[in-house]
Amino acid sequence: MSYRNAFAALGDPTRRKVFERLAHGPRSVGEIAKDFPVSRPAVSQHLKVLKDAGLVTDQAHGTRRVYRVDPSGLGQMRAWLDQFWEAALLAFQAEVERDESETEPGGD
Amino acid sequence: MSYRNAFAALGDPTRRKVFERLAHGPRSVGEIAKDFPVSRPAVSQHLKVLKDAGLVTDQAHGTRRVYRVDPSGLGQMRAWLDQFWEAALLAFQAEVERDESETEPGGD
DNA sequence: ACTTACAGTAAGTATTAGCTTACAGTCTCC
DNA sequence: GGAGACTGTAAGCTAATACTTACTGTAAGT
Repeated sequence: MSYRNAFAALGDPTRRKVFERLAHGPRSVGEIAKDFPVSRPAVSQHLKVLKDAGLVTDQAHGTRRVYRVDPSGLGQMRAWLDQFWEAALLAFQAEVERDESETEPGGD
Repeated sequence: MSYRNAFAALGDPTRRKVFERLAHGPRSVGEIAKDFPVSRPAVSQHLKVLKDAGLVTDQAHGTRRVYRVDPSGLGQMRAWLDQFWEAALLAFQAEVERDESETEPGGD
């Protein structure tokens, strides 16, 4: 639904690796499961979490279900990060300036 | 130690709010705890996780311990996101081109 | 030195979450 | 329409985790 679930979704190592695999191209559930040490249902559950977080989309091809990365989910995370990246830099800058005005009250 | 822990750290709602609060300026543990519905030790534990993830740093001022955002942690997350943002766009583009070559094999 | 304030740690608990196996459902091919 | 392939869901178990209270430790003020 938003970046909130996205962070939690990518917090799990296995789930993040599944996502990274999908970032290189769409794949079916079975194909992904073959490359991981967990069972196929586990992969299916991970994909559900990623889907709910807006990070992937699925499309049915016969009985196969192909998953691919949803760029919009990544975009929301980037927006959040940029927002607090700016805030952090501003806070850091303001802090430095405050320190300078304290150590050099009159400019010397 | 890297972006890996950072995603998990920001996955928890309370911990993410603590981080967001710090992004607006450095604060002590007690000051943060006053603004949250959880106990002070809980905030302290959250700050430890954020610190281990490289998202915040701490500095002692007397008995008070002031926490502030560590931009390098955010930077690593941004790098990871940008990397897979590019990969996702490339995969998406390659997919579109493949679709076009299938629907229009001879170029019309 | 004693008291007070501030913060980290330990121990314990309850909820969450990731994993498994078993089952149900859908599409294709014969 | 029956068999096989592919996937989602349910139920259950175990491990992780977020929270609490109690305590330990350190620095400042009197």
